[in-house]
Amino acid sequence: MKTASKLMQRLTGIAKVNLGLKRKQRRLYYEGAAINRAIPVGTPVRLTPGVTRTTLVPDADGKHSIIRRTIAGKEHGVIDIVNKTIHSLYRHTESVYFVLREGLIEILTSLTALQDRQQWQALAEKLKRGGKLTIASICSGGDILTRAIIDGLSKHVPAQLAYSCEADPAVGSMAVAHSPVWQDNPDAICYHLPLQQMLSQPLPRTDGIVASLPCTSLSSLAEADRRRRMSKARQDKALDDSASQALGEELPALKLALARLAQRNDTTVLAEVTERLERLERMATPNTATKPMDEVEKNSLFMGLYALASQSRPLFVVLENVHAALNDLSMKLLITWMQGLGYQFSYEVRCASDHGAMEQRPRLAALFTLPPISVELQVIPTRPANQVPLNALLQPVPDSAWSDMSKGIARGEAQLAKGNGFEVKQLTGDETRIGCIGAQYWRGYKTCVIVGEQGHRQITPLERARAMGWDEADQAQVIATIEREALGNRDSNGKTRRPRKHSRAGSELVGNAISPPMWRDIGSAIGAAIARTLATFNGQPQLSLAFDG
DNA sequence: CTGTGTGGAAGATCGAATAA
DNA sequence: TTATTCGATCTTCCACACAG
Repeated sequence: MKTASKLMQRLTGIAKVNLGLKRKQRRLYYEGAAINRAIPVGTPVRLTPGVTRTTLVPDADGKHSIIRRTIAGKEHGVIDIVNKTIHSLYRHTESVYFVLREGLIEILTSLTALQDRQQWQALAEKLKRGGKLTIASICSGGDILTRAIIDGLSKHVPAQLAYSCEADPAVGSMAVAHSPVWQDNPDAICYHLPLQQMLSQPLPRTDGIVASLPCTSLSSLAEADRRRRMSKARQDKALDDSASQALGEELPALKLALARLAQRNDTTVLAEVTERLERLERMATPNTATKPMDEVEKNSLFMGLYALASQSRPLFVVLENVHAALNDLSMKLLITWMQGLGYQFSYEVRCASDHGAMEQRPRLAALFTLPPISVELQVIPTRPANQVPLNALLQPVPDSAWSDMSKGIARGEAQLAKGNGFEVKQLTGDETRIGCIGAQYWRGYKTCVIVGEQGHRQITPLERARAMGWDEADQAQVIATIEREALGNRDSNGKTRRPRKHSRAGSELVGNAISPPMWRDIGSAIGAAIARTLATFNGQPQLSLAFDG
């Protein structure tokens, strides 16, 4: 009967209202003439609170009333409620809907907000039962990054790896064999599949995603940009602009397609949208022929990550990349779409040397978090500069490792003078900061070498790893790689690769990897933010709240 | 047991900023 | 110009302690 009478109450208005703070508590505030049409000004009302539905109905004994307010001779109603009950119900809710009916005002929470709240409660209960925060690792290669993040998180909230997606079986199985994140958690799954294919599988929901999308294409984008600037090729820029404009016009359509994708989990839509995006990207980047990585593949990864995030709705997504990624169209779109899902975006470009390591190559840390977690990467404190010189990290090498590289160095310097190359870093061993550039960049014009009495030699993979701040367990992966490479192996197509010089193989692994100290600090900041929010839920788990310094 | 003072919580009010 | 939102302050209510 009650339902029937409620249906009879004519709808007079709906308003989405953001919930602010007052006296450090959630404020349920709404004001306007629309209230008069539902319940007349001055009427005493009864408040019935509820997570999903709070109601206000006229009641002579009600504790509240529709507050009278007159502005410019016009009178309208005000609802302003701030108390403990409202705070505990809505502390994690960003906004509510005021549904105004004749004789009844309903305050409803959005479905997404309810789902988020449910997710937090489930997490709080899981941790209370001894469970851990689950993390998915996407394209993280040797899982050095994942391990660093999980270690950082674990300072505040216990965390573990749930699954990893690494398309290259050789890299993936090496991580499984040697990375402690796998030893700590033997139940984790390693998918040797491209991200797009993996999405068609039933995937476990995770609380966080750590992704290190391949940066080769983005690096070359930055390099191409630099060359264009130097050669003053204005045509390219004009093309860029027209493509950006075209992209802007297509954006709504692409968004719609993605919304459909999220609803139906439809892989054909993904393909369709990806194809479209890829075409636009081609227009924006005139010299695609020089790019080592297929644009379709790269875009699919960004789209795939978005699709994964919209399905799984993790509390956070951490992205590691080169700083040029911020200028990449796929990245810009990803940021827009993630914000559309309700994520907050924060980024910071830092060197590991800001966190006590020797490595000083700048890296981009991009972070998406779901409110109420908020992490500003900029405010993560730095650590004192590294004082240990390179000499202290060097390992004994056979005499054969030394050679005369002066020719290559001269060629490099000539290239640099022309504005084409990179600086050849000649190290003495006294340096406390170096940039560990990967060996594959060695084309006679960019790398770093040690200059000694016996001539020159490249930094060994193990030395690079130490300079990066890898610990013993991480270093074991380098050794394993060297052994694997020295024996020869099969690539992802099953073709046998020729054994490579061991310095090359390991240097590739380390030079392109990350420096753990910086990412541990980032993980720790995220963990602290999660712990703070968890502590506000019922059952108050015993978690550390202090920021790790 | 009752009256009274008191501090904190929370409701009511209002000016001003902001967005449309 | 007008409606809406935000921040601050004023006012009221209530639980509690304590004296008579």
